Amino acid sequence: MAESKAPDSSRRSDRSRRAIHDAALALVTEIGYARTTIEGIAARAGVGKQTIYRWWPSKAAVLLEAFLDLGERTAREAGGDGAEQGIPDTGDLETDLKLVLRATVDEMNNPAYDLPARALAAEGIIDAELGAEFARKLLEPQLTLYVRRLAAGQDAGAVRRDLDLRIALELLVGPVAHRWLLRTLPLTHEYADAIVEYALHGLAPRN
Amino acid sequence: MAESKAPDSSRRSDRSRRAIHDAALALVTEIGYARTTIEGIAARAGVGKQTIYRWWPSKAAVLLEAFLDLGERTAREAGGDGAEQGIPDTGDLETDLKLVLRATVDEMNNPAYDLPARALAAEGIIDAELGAEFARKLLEPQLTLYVRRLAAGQDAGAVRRDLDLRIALELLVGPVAHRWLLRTLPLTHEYADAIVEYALHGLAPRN
Amino acid sequence: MAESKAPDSSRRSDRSRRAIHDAALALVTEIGYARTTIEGIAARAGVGKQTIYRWWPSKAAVLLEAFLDLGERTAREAGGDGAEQGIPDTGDLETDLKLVLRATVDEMNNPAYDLPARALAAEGIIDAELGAEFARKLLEPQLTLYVRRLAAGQDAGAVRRDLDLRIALELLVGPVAHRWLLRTLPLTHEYADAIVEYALHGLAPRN
Amino acid sequence: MAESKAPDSSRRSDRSRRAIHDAALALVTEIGYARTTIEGIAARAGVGKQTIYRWWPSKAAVLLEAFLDLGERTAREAGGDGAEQGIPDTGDLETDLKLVLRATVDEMNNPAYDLPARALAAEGIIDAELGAEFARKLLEPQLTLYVRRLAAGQDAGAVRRDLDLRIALELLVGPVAHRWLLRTLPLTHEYADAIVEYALHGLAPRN
DNA sequence: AAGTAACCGAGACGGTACGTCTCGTCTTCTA
DNA sequence: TAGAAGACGAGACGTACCGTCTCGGTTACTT
Repeated sequence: MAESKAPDSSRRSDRSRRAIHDAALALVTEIGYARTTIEGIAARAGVGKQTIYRWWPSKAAVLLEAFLDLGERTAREAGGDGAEQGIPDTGDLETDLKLVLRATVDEMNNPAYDLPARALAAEGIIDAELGAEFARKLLEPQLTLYVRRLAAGQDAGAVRRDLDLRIALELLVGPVAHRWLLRTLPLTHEYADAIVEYALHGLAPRN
Repeated sequence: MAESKAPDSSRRSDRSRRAIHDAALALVTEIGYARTTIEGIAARAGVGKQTIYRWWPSKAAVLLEAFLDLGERTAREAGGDGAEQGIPDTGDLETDLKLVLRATVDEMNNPAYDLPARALAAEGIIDAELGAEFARKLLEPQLTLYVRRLAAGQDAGAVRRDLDLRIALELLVGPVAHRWLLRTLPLTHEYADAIVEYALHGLAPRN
Repeated sequence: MAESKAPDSSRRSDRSRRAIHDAALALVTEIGYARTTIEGIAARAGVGKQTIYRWWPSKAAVLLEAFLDLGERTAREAGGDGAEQGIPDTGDLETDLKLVLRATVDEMNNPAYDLPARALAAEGIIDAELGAEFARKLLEPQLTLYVRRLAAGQDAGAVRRDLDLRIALELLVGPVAHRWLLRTLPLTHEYADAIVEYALHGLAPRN
Repeated sequence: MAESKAPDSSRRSDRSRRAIHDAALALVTEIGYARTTIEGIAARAGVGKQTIYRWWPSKAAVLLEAFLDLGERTAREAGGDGAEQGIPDTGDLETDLKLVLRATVDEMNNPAYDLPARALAAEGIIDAELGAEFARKLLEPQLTLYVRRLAAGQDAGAVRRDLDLRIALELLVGPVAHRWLLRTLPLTHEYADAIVEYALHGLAPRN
């Protein structure tokens, strides 16, 4: 078996963990992911390199955790009382979807979110293992919210009953991700609106 | 002024260029993009490092060219007589789109295509400059074919006239790219078919 | 004034001290002084690192103490009744000196003595402070015995009266140490004998 | 066999080699051998670390070469016309030996010589391989000069014919090395003189 | 046919960062 | 409160590549 010994996480320094998170995010936004090094993170955080290597397997893993932590902190501040974070249900599916897709577009246009997210997406595209973790921890929770809202739409008669909602949601999210990641054309609110309309009503004319 | 001198491309060795292409593709598929180094490519190609640095600005640029070259070679073999490569037009838009999307899915499931393409996509996601080149040389030519076929669809009455076809196409391509890059669920022919159907007819019921 | 606190030596664990001695000597003979680390000694002794840092200032200091302790234990076993350890005086100076020099040669050829002693000598050569301690605790007691025996030789008419005995003894000990430390040629009984003879009677012919 | 490939010494940079020599000697005299690191030498010499690791197996090897080079340069300056460097032969053995031993004492009291020499001696005492190299390149050439001068002394009737000169020389050199390395008492010209006198005429009275 | 330019394979160079190891300090828990 | 355990900030280790450079050797154009 020869486990090369696991560190005792109960003795872990919270101070260091947070400093490492902050340093990682700051460096990625300031100088970019490629030029961000583990040595640089350690130096910026005022921490020994070994403290990073002890708790994380890679630069990407550090950034992923830091990014998740940032997301939680942001959500806590926004949600205020810790309210349930989800897609609103006003009864009007089209409006609700446009709202969340516009919010997503705004996030993608905010460097503090965009840069780390791109870096993680890119790394996950190459490294299947990290990709799986990225999907599990970041993507799936988001996508589940879409499934839930679309299911409510089915109950309200706004969505066809014979649809696979896991596929349906990708009609909304896929195009936005495509423009975000591949930068073919600008990501705007108008684009978000168009995607919702096209997806809901289809490309073929209604006979 | 100090132009740092441009090499004379008329005296360039084709033999070396090809060997570098082959080495780059082979290494990326064998050991992955991250562990592929310029030194490694040079060694594998039996070439001096300077020969790579003379003609390409980066590892990614080498791979991009190698990948484009591979695509051309493959197309030439497939196309046989050098026929125009595009989306077929049998008059049935749904069938034609399913055909090409299934073909795309097959490519994504072929490691010889998947691995270099992922690497280039990932690099382009982080590096905007390379991303632009990637989009221009690889993506746009493909997407233009979709626009063309959809326009024909409009003429045939199979596609609504009020659509922005640049956006419409992303309803088809975006979801497939999403599954490919983020590996949320498997990319299958059934999935390709479903995307075409959902996109053409929309998620909302036809009352 | 802030003495950085002295540990209370009355509460010191004898068990740990001895375990540390043993571990230090064992590691030095097994893997060599350079690759012996304080962490390694602590682990081998089943002791916390701080227990070493609390009581000793350096790796060399640990080894010096361990080595002195070893010497005492060995002497106690050899001497049996705790008799005075010194150079014998049979009346025949040459024979007596050959005896002790041969014994010294034997020690130098015994790895359990040679390896730690070399390490300490080497460290003392570079670090003057440790060198002084090494000389005071290990060397001087030995050299004093020579002075005493040579003085007896003077009384017996076997040694010139006008000699500085501190220098005289170095004629005997210096060459042996030279061969031991610098490994120019093998250290043998014959060599020890020759040194005694040459030193006593000189290199120049007796006219 | 799998030699892991030897670098091409014909392409070696003399500039770097010299800069490394100088940096090594400077650091050893300024901050001591123990605190001199390969990284420090590289930085001081304005050289990449790999350039050191490419050509030398260890810190000690760098210093040994630097020290030998220093010796040659010094000798070339002193010798002027590149004359044979050796022990003078005025016909008076005692005077000649005192002269060279005094010169040796002077060297040992000169930090620029003393510090690197101590470091090399110490390292060689622990590491047999380096010790052998140290002896071969530095010690033996010196000792050979003594053998030669003593042999001339035999011819002149100043040295007994039945002596092993390799042993005889150690009666002169051993005591000086002893005081130098172990720092028991100060190394002075008077001491050098005494050693020559005692060694030549012996400790026992001439009856 | 000789001269000359520049590309080529090769690899040494000054560097940066890697991931590991050990240092000496500090903190926590146990006896 | 000494001691076992081990996390911590620090920094050197030896390795791997980076991108630049210099070195013959070999083409392929001049003259």
